[in-house]
Amino acid sequence: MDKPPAPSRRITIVDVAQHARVSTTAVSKVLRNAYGVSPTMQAKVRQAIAELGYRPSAAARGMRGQTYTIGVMLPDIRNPFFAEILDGLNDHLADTDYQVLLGPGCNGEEAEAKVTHAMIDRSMDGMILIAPVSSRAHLEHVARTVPTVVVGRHGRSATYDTVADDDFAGAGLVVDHLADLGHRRIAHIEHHETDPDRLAEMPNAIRADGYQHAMRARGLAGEIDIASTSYTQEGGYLGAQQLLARPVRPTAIFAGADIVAMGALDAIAEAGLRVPEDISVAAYDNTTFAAFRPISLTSVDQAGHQIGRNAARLLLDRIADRQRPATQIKLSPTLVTRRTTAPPPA
Amino acid sequence: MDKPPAPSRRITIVDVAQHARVSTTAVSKVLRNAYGVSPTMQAKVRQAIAELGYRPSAAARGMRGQTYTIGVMLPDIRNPFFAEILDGLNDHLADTDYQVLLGPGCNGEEAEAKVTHAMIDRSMDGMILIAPVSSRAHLEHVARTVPTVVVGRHGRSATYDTVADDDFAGAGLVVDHLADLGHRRIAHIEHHETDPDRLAEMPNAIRADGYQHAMRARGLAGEIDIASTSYTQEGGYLGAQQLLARPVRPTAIFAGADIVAMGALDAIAEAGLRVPEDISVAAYDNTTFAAFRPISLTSVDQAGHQIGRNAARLLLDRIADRQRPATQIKLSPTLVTRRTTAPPPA
DNA sequence: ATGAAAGCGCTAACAT
DNA sequence: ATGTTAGCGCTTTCAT
Repeated sequence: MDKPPAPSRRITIVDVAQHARVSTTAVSKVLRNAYGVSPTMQAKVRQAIAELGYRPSAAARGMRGQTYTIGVMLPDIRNPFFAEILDGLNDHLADTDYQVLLGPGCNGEEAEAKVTHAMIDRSMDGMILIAPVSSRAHLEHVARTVPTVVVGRHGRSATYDTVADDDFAGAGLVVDHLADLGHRRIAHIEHHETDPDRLAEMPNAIRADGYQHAMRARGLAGEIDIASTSYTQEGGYLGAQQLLARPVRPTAIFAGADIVAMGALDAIAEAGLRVPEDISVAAYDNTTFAAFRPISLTSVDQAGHQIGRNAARLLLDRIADRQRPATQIKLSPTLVTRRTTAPPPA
Repeated sequence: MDKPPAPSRRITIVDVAQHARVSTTAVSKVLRNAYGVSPTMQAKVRQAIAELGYRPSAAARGMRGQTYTIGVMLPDIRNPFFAEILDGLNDHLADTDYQVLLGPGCNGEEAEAKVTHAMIDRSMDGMILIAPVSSRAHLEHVARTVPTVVVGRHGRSATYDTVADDDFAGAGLVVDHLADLGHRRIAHIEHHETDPDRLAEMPNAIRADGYQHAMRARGLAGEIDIASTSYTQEGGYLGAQQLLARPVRPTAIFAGADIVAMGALDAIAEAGLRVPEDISVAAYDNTTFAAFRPISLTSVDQAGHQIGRNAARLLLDRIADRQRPATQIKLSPTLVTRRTTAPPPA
């Protein structure tokens, strides 16, 4: 029952095999829950593993089989929304032999390429790419090399599965909510996009589409007003400044992301206006801070947890069968109304 | 100049050696910038690598040498403060051959053990543990196995290096600021701790110590008042409720972390009090949301970026020389005053 | 300075 | 059901 005497050399499968008086194959099979081991052997091997405190080397396993490691790439570790997705992932993966490792936050195609390559070099068994901005070609390349699930990006592919939130519908929720309150001049701050792939696939572009579609559906086509900046605090600040300078000022602003709303609130306060009395603000993501009392931001909640769970499930399915046809899952967002939205000034 | 024709088989060092008409040893040496390769050979090999698009397999490298991978364990991916540290890390590591991979957020000793083991199994060349709660014994065990730097936890060890913020001084900054404003009844919400190791080493415990020390130094020993809950939003809510129920209410609350302040603001608002007119609130971490206009929280800023850079530097030093004596680095925090602190009501 | 060859710890054919 | 053995792609002696 005492610990093995300070083993400077790591315990290997050979040690376990000798200790259990069986072959290394037997140990390997037990490790992988593979077919063809008697209960007796199972027991012997498991006991030897426990007694010696053996842990398989992922590097060695990776040379021949799997590494039991799943790589997750996410663009911005600061966005708490991604943490929700990770929780969902881990929920599903906790009971499996797989271990999740995250790439450090990426911004831009170059950084994404570096991380995806690094993960491929490290023989990840599967990869989950969250809201990647890389070209489709790169995504397909990655997915051809290793089982891949792309999260938070629309557009179907034959080589990878996708899980995304219905951003089009989410934008509609915001417009409907504001229009129901009586707003007509509802403006939008979007993340500027020119790349055709991304215009068709990135959530920011879909949200802008959804905004316009919903405005038209409410008979507000003439009121459509978009400030095109970026999904950053500064983007929100500049975007709101632009909108407030219009001849006829909007009575409500739909910011494409919560962080954008933070910048917009700055600009609105500087302009001497009150929220929501003078102007309403709604956003997207329902990040943790949206719920903080001083902020109390009306925001679209993406089912982050569910997104993560589904991504994990799809990935394990694909690892099991790489030929399986690609699946697209689209989840429905909900609107959380708080204190930044109210009827327009009389 | 055309791409190699869709290599289903990954390019190996052998392919490169043949293409360059040299030995695999030569290629390996070039890869590792090892001693004993002529410039001619360098050039030939590098060209072959580029032409074939060769990338070394980390798994295979890990069997004999290094994996060029550094594992980072952090407790809570939602805390933006940790993102600062990561940025600092990446700054220093970007120019090296090392790749950072993060463990998923950990909470509690068990999860930390799982992640640290997973990283050891994956032959990480080094590990950075951010604010770990594990026992010293476990930390020492990890550090004996692989070069390790512990960040955000006090207490010196002979086996691992540490980088921490001076939490004792940081707490003093808060108390001094509030006392300078004229406050006397300055209360503190701490994260409850009983484990002796952690009482001596964890930032939350040191902050509570620093608070008491500073109060005494200002002649406010009699005003010391601590609510012992946890570093969570709920902990802040409950802690503030306790403090507001005192016979003599505090005029200022020092929350041990920004997230704690968010909960405290809830309780204060529910009690019908205004911040900062009726009661001041200051906190610790200067997380991103502390700066958001509706929040504008006075908070202690830890030099997260610098912490990260230093941790990376120490780790590379230790990887280069595992016998080097352990180093402790302590950085100085600063106070960022915003709109949640003001003189006490008259 | 260069190369041949022996492993690293595992998995997977292939026996038995 | 169990064991033997040949690699996986590198790094590292050790010759030359």
